Amino acid sequence: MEFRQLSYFIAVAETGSISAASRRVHVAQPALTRQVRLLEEDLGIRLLERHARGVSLTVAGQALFEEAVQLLDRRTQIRTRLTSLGQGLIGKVSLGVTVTHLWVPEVAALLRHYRDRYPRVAFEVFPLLSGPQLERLREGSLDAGILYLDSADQPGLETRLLQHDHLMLAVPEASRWSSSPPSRLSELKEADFVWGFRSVSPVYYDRVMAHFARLDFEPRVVQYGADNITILSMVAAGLGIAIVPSASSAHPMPGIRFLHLAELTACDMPLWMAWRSSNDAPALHNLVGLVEELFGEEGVSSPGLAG
Amino acid sequence: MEFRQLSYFIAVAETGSISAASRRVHVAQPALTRQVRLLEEDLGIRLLERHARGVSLTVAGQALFEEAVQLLDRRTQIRTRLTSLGQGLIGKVSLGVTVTHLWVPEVAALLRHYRDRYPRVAFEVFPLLSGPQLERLREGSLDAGILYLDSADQPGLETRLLQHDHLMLAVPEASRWSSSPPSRLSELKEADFVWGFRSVSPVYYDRVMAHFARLDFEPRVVQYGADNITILSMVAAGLGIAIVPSASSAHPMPGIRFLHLAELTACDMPLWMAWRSSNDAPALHNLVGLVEELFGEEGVSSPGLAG
DNA sequence: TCTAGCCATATCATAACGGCATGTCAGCAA
DNA sequence: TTGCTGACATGCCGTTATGATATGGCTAGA
Repeated sequence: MEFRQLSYFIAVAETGSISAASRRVHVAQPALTRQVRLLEEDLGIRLLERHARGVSLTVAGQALFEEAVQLLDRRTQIRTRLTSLGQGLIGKVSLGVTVTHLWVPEVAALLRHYRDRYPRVAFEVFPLLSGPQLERLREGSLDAGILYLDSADQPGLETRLLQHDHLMLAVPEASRWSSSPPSRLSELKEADFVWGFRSVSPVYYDRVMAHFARLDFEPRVVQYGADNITILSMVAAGLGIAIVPSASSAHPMPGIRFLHLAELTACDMPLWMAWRSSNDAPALHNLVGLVEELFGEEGVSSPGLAG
Repeated sequence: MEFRQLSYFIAVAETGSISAASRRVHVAQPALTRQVRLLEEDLGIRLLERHARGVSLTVAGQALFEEAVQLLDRRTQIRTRLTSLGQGLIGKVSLGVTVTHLWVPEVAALLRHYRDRYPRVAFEVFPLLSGPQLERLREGSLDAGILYLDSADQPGLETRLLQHDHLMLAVPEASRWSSSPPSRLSELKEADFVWGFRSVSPVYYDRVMAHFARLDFEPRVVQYGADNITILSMVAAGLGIAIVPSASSAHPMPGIRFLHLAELTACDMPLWMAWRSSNDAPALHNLVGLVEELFGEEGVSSPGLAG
């Protein structure tokens, strides 16, 4: 009992004639005669009553006909489903994104476009800092992540550069820093800084600290905050000024002014997309493809950029 | 997507190794490698993740695995069902039997044995006279019949002789015919006969009348009855005597005595089983086989016996 | 009676499939 | 590091399965 035999048999059953069926399935009549015969021998029961003019179904033939239709339908359903899976039209993708970058227009556009183009994919976005994203990527509980990395060369992971962030200064709108913006870091020696915990986002923290070490500048920290949102809220409340990734300025926040400083702009903060090398899920592949489409080809992994 | 590929794939999925699966399905490893690969190409999606030590399923592979198991199960179910149909172990057989012969031990044994041997066949027995049986056999609404025929040569039907009935005299136990049984028909010239309608069973009626015409005997009919049971009831009630098929005497009836007369015994009433020639349903075939087993091979269709 | 249509059979070419030998790679032990 | 082992991949060849063509037999309808 093979799929081919069943589909031939269905054609014969529906046309009531082997010859007519042979024209329908584009196979010569003797081939159908033989395949039906083989099917009968295989099942050990006569399926057709042969007449001078066409054939008719025996009771067994009728029984098989109904079953065969269902079986073939099921096969095409499975094929359709798996083909869709293969094209990434259905399935599931989980993506980690730092909260900060959810506000960045390019990233938001990526999420929106992916949802529009692949509406049947279960697309789950998790707001996660870079560290947890890395962990969950390696675990396999996350398909892809948009995050900071200390190096583009991550064992077991593929990476692609999205864009270059840098650092900015966030100051309270009602502060003197806002009315007379500093032009150099050295002017901020006496300033009160709101700072983050290293443990919360070591990748980001280490990168910033390395940059400041090169500049030989040490901020006077008066307050720590758990995450970027908290830190910015504190700045808005006038508790101090903060060094934040440029992505934070994507959407204006009331009470905060973002300032450029050459020394901060010089701090390259490459933003990456990363995913497991062994993960060849088509839905993920499509997400990567969309990234290339929206962010251009600049993102080819290049260790030089990540230093 | 072929059944073979699916079963290979299932073996691979369950063993987590192509090599192990190849031992399980008794096929060389390269064959499995290729068939899985063909399956992947056919569906357009990777099903396995190949590792140094065995393989594991991708998401698509897991999806296909569940579907494939169901699909193959369904196939074996269908095969089992149709094979059983082919062996006549399941299905449906309808058999017509004259009411009179339901009482005959040999016929009752046939029904009982068939039910015992093929308990899963829907075996329907219809009490029908010979004429209606013939009609319904030709219509196709009856698979087989146990009946009287005017000839063994029935176009479109197969026939097999079951046994030779003859005629007997049924008399009320309380009548003078019972106390002093006649030895010749001529003694019954003055007797009151209960008789049947020709229209109810022409085959039987014509046969009896032809015999009586040869004997040059014409019964004095005082009462007509619709069927054999009615006629015998009337005899039991003392309304008259009747000519009945010998089968009627199979089980004694209160108030009736069955008498042999040489002239009646000489009337050969062959009892046949008949079925449509084109009907090759295995369940019917088994019924015929059981008939041959229980009634012997004497029943080979022989026109000479039916004259 | 003859013809057209349909199913069955025989024969041959081709494609599918499996087996064997071999290649490649990763993990493990000395 | 080196060699070994186990597992998947690839190339080649013989066997089997499948389809096409030609042909025969049978039946219904003209």
